[in-house]
Amino acid sequence: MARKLPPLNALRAFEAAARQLSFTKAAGELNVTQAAISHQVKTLEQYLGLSLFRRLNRRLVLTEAGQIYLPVLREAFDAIAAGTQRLNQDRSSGPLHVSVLPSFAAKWLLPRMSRFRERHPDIDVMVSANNKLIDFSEETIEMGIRYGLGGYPGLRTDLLLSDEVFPVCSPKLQDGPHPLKSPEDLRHHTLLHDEVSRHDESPDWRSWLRAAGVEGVDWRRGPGFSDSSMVIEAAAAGQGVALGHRWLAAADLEGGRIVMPFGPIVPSRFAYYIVSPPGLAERRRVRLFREWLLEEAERTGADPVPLSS
Amino acid sequence: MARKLPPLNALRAFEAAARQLSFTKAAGELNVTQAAISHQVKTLEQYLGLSLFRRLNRRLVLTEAGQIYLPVLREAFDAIAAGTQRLNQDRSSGPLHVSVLPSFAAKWLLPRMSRFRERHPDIDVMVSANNKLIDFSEETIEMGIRYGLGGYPGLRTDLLLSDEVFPVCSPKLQDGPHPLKSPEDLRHHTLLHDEVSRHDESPDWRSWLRAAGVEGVDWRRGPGFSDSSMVIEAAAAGQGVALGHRWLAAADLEGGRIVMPFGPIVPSRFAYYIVSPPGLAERRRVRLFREWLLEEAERTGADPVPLSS
DNA sequence: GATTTGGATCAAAATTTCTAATCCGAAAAC
DNA sequence: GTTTTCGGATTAGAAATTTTGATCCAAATC
Repeated sequence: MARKLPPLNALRAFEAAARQLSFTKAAGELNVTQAAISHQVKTLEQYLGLSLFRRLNRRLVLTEAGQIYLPVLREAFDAIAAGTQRLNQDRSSGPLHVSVLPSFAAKWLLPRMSRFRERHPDIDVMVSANNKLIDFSEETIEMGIRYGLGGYPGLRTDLLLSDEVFPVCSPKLQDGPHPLKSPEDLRHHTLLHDEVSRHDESPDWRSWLRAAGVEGVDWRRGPGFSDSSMVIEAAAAGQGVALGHRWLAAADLEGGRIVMPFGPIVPSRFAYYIVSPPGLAERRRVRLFREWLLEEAERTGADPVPLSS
Repeated sequence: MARKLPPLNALRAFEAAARQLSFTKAAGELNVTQAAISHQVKTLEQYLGLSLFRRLNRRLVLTEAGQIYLPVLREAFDAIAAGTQRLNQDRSSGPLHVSVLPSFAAKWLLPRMSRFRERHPDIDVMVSANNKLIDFSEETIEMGIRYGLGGYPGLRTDLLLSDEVFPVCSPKLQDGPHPLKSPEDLRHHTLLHDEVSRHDESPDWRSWLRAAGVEGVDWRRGPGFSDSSMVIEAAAAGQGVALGHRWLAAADLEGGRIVMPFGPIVPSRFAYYIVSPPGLAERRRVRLFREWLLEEAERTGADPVPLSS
């Protein structure tokens, strides 16, 4: 019953090496070093109790055993690869499903989507905006944009945009009865908070005030909003001063609905990351959307944040 | 070109779990815990971006994807298992090749071989006696008996016999002009050494004298022999006192050619181990020979060491 | 004859994998 | 209708495997 298999990773290493007749090339193919392949092959030979390669001067030759083994493994691995592809066939019929934070969707992604549609009219994108962390295995989601510290285990991750935070308010408030000219003026104003990221290290007024070296302002004062884009809206409506996230505030800054009364602009350790399950990351439409996102990020990443005079 | 495969060990875990429809049983089959299977399957699902099982109350059901995947993997793994078996087919035609230390072959194994031949007349055994460490991948050797500390990486290892050492000499010497009645009497006699195991921790006169609490005897004195059985021969010939290894000395003790003049019998950390490449260990003839060896060891392990007089 | 190429080797580092303990919910048993 | 049992999930830490980086070596190339 118990079918006993040789170490599988060693098999993969051997298969690559045998196909290429080169440990170095196999190492390249598997993104490891030549030493790793050498070890794996040795392990396999030890396990089997026979040698698979004849190591010549500067050339590898398969032993008889190696010649028998290679096609077996190649076919088996090919079958696995093909079967794996097939798993996702059905899913690729519908639209490309992307999960994004509502705030980021509203302020950054959606305004740009028309450009993607122009470039790839054949790819329908469905954007799911919600605040909960996606469980890829449960849903039909193929890709997500997350705001966090990176390092999502088991997922392919690409840095999309790094973030910065700074105060924003409506122009009216800036020039109102309590003019906002320097950080200390904040004590006369209401602070607007976002409650989304209850994460310890996510940027908030406290961390900004500390970084700005401002004392005497109670960072706890003021109302909170469940969504970061609502904080911006509240600021635009003159309800107080919000801590603007660069990419969420950018459009409204440009449109003059809000201004940055003063700095400093504090870099955030949080950033936007593109994530997807490794097995889906290389599908055409996932790849194309990712590439487009990265291009857009590059393009807009150059714009400076305008400091209101 | 670069065919991208899911994590292979996770595939194996899934395949077992899917076949058994139980993580716990799969864990049993692969000799790991249920938690390990749970992790592996989760990793795979995360990688693929879909779920393979529906976890019900007390029952697992394959999802559609799982149902597609299972036969693919089962066939692939079966093919690998079959191909692996085929590798060694040709080798199984000749005699069973066993590599053994010359001393152990002469004093323990060969005297017993006739019993194996009786039990399995169809299996021809070829015993290669030599002192060098076997490289299984280079030779046609399928099995070896090693004397050492165990823990041979990459090899299946079974403890055959643990060892003990004690002084032995010819009866004539014991009763000669300088009678051997207690360890201190050794100072009047020539010590016989074996040079085989130059290993730091292998038992020698120094370690025996220390364990016996004997002072004032220079353990360095006396001639050395390249093979442990030669040391016994030299002792039998009255050339001095040898440090006898239990299993090498046993037959000659019984035959009265040598005697143990006094103790103590010092256990050795060294022992005899049966080793073979994991891929060969389960072949019929290898298994049968191993089982026979272990039986013989059990049978003779009971005999006490006879203390002379 | 210097240089390059490709594999082997070693110890150390990094990563993966596994375990042990515990939780949880539902079904089975009492 | 409790109580027990069963099977999977989860967590942090331990253990094992895998990989690397540096270096060696022999032969081929220039």
